Amino acid sequence: MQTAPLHAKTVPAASPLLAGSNPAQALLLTENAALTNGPPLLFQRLTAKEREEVLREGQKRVVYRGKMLFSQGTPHDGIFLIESGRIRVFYIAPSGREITLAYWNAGNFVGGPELFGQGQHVWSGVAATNSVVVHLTGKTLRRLIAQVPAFAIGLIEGLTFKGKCYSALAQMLGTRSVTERLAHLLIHLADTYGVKEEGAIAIGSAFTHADLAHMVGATRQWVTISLKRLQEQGVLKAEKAKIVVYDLEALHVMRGDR
Amino acid sequence: MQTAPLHAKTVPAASPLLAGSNPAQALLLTENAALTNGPPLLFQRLTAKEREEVLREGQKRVVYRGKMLFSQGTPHDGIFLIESGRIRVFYIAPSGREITLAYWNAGNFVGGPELFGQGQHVWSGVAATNSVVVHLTGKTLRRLIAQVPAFAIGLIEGLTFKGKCYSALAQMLGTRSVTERLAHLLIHLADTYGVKEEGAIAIGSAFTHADLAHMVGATRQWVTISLKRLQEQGVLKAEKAKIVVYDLEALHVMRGDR
DNA sequence: GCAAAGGAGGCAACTAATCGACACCTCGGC
DNA sequence: GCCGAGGTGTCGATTAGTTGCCTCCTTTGC
Repeated sequence: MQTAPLHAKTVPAASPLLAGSNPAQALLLTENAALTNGPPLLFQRLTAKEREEVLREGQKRVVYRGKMLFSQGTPHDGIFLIESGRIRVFYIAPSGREITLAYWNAGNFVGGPELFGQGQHVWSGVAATNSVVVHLTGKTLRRLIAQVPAFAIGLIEGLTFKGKCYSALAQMLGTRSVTERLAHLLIHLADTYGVKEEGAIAIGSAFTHADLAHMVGATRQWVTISLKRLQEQGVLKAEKAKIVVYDLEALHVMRGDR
Repeated sequence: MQTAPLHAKTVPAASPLLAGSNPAQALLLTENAALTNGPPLLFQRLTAKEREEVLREGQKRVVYRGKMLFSQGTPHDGIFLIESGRIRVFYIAPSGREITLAYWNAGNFVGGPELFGQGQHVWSGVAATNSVVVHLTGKTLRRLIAQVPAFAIGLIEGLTFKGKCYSALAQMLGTRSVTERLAHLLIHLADTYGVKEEGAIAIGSAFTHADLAHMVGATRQWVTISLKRLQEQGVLKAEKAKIVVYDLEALHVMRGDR
């Protein structure tokens, strides 16, 4: 629960929320079809005036990379709109095993699982990069829903989208082997962050093996072994903080869609 | 997609939706805390007049046990309100592996993943018991949301609840072993459907081993073996169509919460 | 410059879980 | 009565994935 002080010296990049850019909403173990079909971001449904109104109602908060925004088991009230940055939402089981539900980007909201306060967080949120969020309490949310109809619609679509993401994640975890899931994730990363590089695709991700493991629901070691195996097969090459995919087709075959 | 003809002779029990009963909303691999904390059913938020209005807008459909309500890959439009009965929502991977997302009871809605039409079903729905559903198209939904505010709130809460269910399922599948998941499910079944019986709890479920396997994301054989193992340990006794739990505490230990 | 921390990578032992196959049992229909 | 379908019990082979531990390499901070 250590959030960074607001008087900090270095301030993250300015609000893309008001600018209205539309990057991918989230990153998780799922075909990106579900993501590209996502609804417009919550804020894009609003007029400039409405946006200002919403932002005015909330309390701005800066969260530095690695700091917790909210923690599993603590009481919650309302949601956090992500103004800039990226929040990783994850769950830790009693056994210590951890699963990343998703990385949510600017324009979406995190918190929950309830909208209107009461209850405890059943997962945690940590800043994956320096981020700025706007906290809207349950009480404020109720008022905004009544006052700004477009905000209500945006919330409904956001919730529908989250439902899609989580059910897709459950589908993956319930029916695919770890190997298939890793292939899946690599394809997704290549599609989303890949840069073409003379026949190959370079994923310049900042993800560690442990990060990848948490996304596919496996151990760090297994990811290391699998990546090594793929490297031996000539499918890809893992360099530090960079994965170069040579044979995307092979990954598709591993995933089961030829 | 074989729905039963409306002129069928045997008609399922009459609508508990209008009666306003409140059974568990759903059955799935999750601690029942998430379920008991669920919001009031969609219809309980409405006045009798509003209920009638909603029911009038939709098209009633009878689905017999084992018949598909909707199928993965087919285009969809709107949602199905469950008036009576129980619908199993499941996903089949290309490999043939199947995972049950949830059994939804009367009072909830299924379909999706989108509310307002467009797109394809990414999962299937089959009647677990003879059921009556009301189909509301995307167009109708939009109109109802605008006309009946309580309906909009009910939808939001329903969506939030589904999000909770699916994320909890992902948490389970991502961090627990099959054994732990089975223990979890058994505890949940005992809590929900269990009948006290001289120190033991009898679960008179109609679930086959395959049904249980689909819920925990495992194979039928593994469930058979695990149940046998538990029986040898004296934790429970599996009779046909009935499981008697002697040592609930042991299941809690297996699950990891002492 | 050094020390500490965290990540990458490797490896051996182990077990949880799958896969495929088959035999059996029970129930309902003809 | 026989037959077929669907559910259960079991076996052996195989693999997928975990656990625990250890080394090396970077990065960062002092």
